[in-house]
Amino acid sequence: MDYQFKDIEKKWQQFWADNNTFKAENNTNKPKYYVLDMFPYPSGAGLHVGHPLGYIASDIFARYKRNKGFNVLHPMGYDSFGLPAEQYAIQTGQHPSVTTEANINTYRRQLDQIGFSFDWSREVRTSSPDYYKWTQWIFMQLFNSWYNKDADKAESIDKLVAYFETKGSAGINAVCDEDTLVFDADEWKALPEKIQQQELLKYRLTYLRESTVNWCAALGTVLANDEVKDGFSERGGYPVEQKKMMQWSMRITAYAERLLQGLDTIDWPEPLKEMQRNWIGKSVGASVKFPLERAESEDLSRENDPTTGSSHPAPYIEVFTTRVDTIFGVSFLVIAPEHELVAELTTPEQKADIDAYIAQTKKKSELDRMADTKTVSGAFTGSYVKNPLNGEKIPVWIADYVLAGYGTGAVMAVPSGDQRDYLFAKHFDLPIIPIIDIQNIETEADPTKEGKYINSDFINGLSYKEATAAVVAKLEEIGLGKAKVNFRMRDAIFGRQRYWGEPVPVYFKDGLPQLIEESELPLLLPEIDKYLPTETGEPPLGRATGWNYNGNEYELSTMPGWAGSSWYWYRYMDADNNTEFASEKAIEYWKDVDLYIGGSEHATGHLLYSRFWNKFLKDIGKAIEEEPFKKLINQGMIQGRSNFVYRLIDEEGRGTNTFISHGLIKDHKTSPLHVDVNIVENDILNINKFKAWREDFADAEFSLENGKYICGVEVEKMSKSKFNVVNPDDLIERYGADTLRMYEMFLGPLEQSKPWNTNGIEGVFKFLRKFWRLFHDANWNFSISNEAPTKAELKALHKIIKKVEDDIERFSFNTSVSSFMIAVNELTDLKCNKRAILENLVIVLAPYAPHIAEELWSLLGNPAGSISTAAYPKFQPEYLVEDDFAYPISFNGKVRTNISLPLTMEPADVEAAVLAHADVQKHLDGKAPKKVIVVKGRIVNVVV
RNA sequence: GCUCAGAUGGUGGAACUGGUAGACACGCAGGACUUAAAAUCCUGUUCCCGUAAACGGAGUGCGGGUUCGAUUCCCGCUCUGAGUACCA
Repeated sequence: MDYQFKDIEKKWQQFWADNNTFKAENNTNKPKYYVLDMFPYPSGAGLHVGHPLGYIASDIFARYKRNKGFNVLHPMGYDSFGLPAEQYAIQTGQHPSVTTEANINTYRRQLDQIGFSFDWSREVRTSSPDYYKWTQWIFMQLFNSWYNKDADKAESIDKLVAYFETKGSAGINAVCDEDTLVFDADEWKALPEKIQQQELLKYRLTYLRESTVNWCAALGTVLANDEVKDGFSERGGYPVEQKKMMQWSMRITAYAERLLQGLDTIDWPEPLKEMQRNWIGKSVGASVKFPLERAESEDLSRENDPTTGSSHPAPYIEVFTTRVDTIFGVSFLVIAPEHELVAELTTPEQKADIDAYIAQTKKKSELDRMADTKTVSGAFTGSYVKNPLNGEKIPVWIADYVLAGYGTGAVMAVPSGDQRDYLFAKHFDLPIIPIIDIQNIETEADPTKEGKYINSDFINGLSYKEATAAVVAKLEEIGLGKAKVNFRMRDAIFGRQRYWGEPVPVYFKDGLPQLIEESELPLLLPEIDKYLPTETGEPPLGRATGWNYNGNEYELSTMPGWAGSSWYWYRYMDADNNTEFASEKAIEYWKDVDLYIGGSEHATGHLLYSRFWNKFLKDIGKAIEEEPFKKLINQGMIQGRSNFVYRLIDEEGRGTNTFISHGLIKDHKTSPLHVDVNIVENDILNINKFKAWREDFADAEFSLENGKYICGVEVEKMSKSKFNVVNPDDLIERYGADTLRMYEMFLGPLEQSKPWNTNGIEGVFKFLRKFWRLFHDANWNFSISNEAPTKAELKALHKIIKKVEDDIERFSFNTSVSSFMIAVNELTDLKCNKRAILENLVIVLAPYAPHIAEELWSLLGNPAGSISTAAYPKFQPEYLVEDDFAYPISFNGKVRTNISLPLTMEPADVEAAVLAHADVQKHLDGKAPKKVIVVKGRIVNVVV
C-alpha cells in the first residue's frame, strides 16, 4: 500500500492512548530524565502552527531519551487561571471554568493529533482545586517563614518568635521592612498580640503592605511590572496608572543574591540570564549620610508644618552611590519629589517653587516622564546639608530624574562624573568640581576611574581602588556611611482584584491577616452572580454570599497568574498525591527538570518567580535542588507571513475590482490587501478560491504574469486580522502529523525566530513517502530482504546513527532532517531493502516521525508499540573508515583540483605525490612552490 | 543611550574545533511519461565572462587585520531583530 498517513496516525495515536505507552514510572532502576514544556494558557483561539514548535522539539528529545534507556517524564498540563476567560465571563456571564474546560478540550484534541508522547496521566490544571490546594499551601508556608540572613535561608516564623521572647530584636539579621521596632525580650512579651502580629508581618516572606501598584482601571486589576509595557497593559493595551493599595507581596528580594549567583550554575541561554541579571540589578556601592545644616528661620517653618508629623527633625539625608570615591566632587544633593523629607526641607521662600514643581511632576504621566529624558527640570528646597567628609555646604534640590523607588530616593550629585548631574549643574548654574587629574569635563561629564584624584582632601593622588577603600573606611569611622549593596529588584506584588484565580487562604480578624487551618484547604473559589467588582469597589469575591470564616471576612483578592506556574513541575512528579504537593520519594527520584523548553518572554516573570519558590521550597526541606531547571532552551517565535493582492486604483482614486500581479504593480496605482494565506500556494494565488473567498471578489478580474497571479509577501505577527494564521489541523489533514513534525524542525534552528512558510512542506512529505518506499516494492507490497548488507549500505546507516545522535544532543533538529533525506536518498540509490539496515533506520527516525516508524516497525514483525523503548542503534565507527581520501588541492587557499590518496600516507609522501601529479604541475606552470602545507586527511595547500 | 543576538544564492537554511562555501529542501528552467493535466521520475540551477563545455574571474552585510588558508578569530563601521531604559 502507498503511504496512508491518515490511517497510520490514527491507529497509533489510539494505540498509545489505550496502552499508556508513555506513562512514566516512579519506581524503577532506570535513570530519570525530565523533559518539560512551558504549559500553555488554553486560549479560545486554539493552537496555531507556531505553538507546537517547542513541544515537537521536546517530544523528539523525550522519545530519543527513552530509546537511550532513560525513564522519561514528559508531562503536559494547563495554566488555566487567567484574564481572557474572565473577560469573556464578564461579557457573556458564562462561568470561566466552562470556557476554560472547552478551550482545554480543543487544545487536547489538537495536541493529540500531533502525536506527542505526553504522560497524560499526570496532567495538571492550575485552576483545579486539587492543584490549587497546594498553591495555597505553599502560600501558607511563605506566610509562616522569614529570611534569616545569617543562615542565608528561610526559617520558620516560630523560630523568630522564640528568639524575640528570649533575646528581643537584638542580633536579628533578617530581610524585613525598614520600620521594624527595637525591643528586648520583656518588651516583646509585653506588647499586645495585635502589635506583635503587625511586627511579624514585617518579616514574613509573604506579607501585606501598602504599596504603589500598577492599577489598570479598564481591566479592574493590578498588574505586575512585567505585564506593563510603556504605561499600558500588555494584554489589551489599556492605560495603567500608579495607585497606592494594600497588597499582598512576596519578599523575593530576600533571594536576590541567590537568584543572581544561581545563574552561574545553570545552562540557560546567555541573553536570558542577562535579562535576569539586569532585572535583579545588583549595584555595589555605599550609603552615605549628609547631615542637615540648620538655619534658625527653618525651625519656625517646621513647627508650623503639620505634614511631617514628627517632632524630631531628621538629622541627615541618606544617599546611595556606586562612586563614593567622587564624594569631594559633590556640589549639590537631589532628592525625589516624592521623598519624605521634601516638606520638611522646603523653606518658606522656596515653598511656591517646590509646590509648583511637584504639581508639574504629578501631572506628567509615567510615560511622559520616561520619554522626556532630555529636558532638565528641578527646584531648590532652600535647605543645605554638609558634606560628611569636609563639611562643605551643599544645597538640596528636588528633581524627577531621581526615582523615589530606587536606593534611598536621594543622590549625591557629582556633575564632573555623571552626565545627568552635569546637565543639571549647567542648567541651574551649580559648580562643577573636577576631581580626577585626567578628567575632561569641558563639554560633558567624564566618569573615568583612571587617573589620580585632585581637589579631594585625603584621597588626593590615590587611584580609584585605593580611594574607594579609604573613603568607605573614613565614613565608617565617623559613622556617616558604610559599604552597601543595592538591588533594583522590588518585592513582587502577589494579588489581583479578580475572580478567576486562586483564593488567598487568609481571613481578617481585628484587621490582621490570619491563615485558615491547613486541614481546611483547598479554600474553594466561591460562586458569584457577576464577574465584576462590587458597587463599593471591592474585588468580585466581595459578591460571594456567606463566604466568610466563622464570621470573619476572607481576603477578597486572588493570587496572580504566576502563582500556579511557580511550582507546577513538582506536581507532575506525583500528580495524584492528596496528602502532599508531591511525595518526598517522588521528589528524591525526579529532583529537577533536565530540559525545559519555552519562550523567552517569560524571562523576568515565570522563570524568576519559579526559581524563587524553588529556593524557598528547598529552604523548608521540600525540594532537593537549588535550581529547578538545569538546562533551558528558548524556542524562537514563529512569525506570520502575510500575502497580498493589489487592487487597481482608477483615475478618480477609487478602488476597482481588478487585481494586479505583484511583478506588475510598479506600472499601476494599486492598494495592497491582505489575502488569506490558505488560498495561496508558493505565493501564487488560487484564483477560484479567491473568488469564492469573499462575495465582492466573485467577479474580480486579474492582470497576470505568465498566466499566474503572484502575491506580495510581508512578515508580520501571526493574527487573524492579517489572514496569515496557519492552523496545524489543516496541515495534518493534508500531509499528516509526521510531516508537520519534521517540517517544523526542518524550518531552521530551534532558537531562531522565523516566519512560517508552508512552501517547503512538500519536500518533507516526499521524503516520508520515499522512506516508506524503501520498505515496499514497485507495487507497494511490503518487501524486505534478509541478505547481509553491503559496505556502502552500512556506511549510510552508521553515518545517520552518528549524525542524529550528535544533532539531538546539541538540539540541532533541523540538520537531522536534512541528514535523514540524504540517508534515504543514498539507500534508494543503492536499492537497499535489507532488514539489517532498515530496522535500525526506523528506530533512528522514530523520535521525529513516530507514527510511520511504529507502522513499519510492526510490519517488520516487532511487537506493537515496542519501538518507543527499543534501544537506539549503536554507532560503529569502523563502517565509516575509508581507505582513500580525495585531497582538495588548493593554490594560495583556492581549491583547484582533487587528488585521491591513501589516508595512511604520511604528509611528506602526500606532498611528493601531489607535486608529481600532472594537474598540479599544470597549475605550477614550471614555477617552484614556496611552501606546501599538508593536513593529513584534510587538505593540501600549495603556496606559490 | 545601554545590553544581547544576528546578516550566507530567487527562498528556508548547511558548513560542529580555522581546512573543498552554498549540503538538504523549496522555487525556477528543461526533459520523460500522458490526448492533456495532476502525480511521479530525470537533468540543470551562487554571480560574471563565454553559444556550450573545458577554463577563468568574483563571492558569506561593509572596510581593515592575523594566517599557508577566514562564513568561522581580532579591530572599526552599517543594517536588522530582541530586551532594557533617568537605577545614582
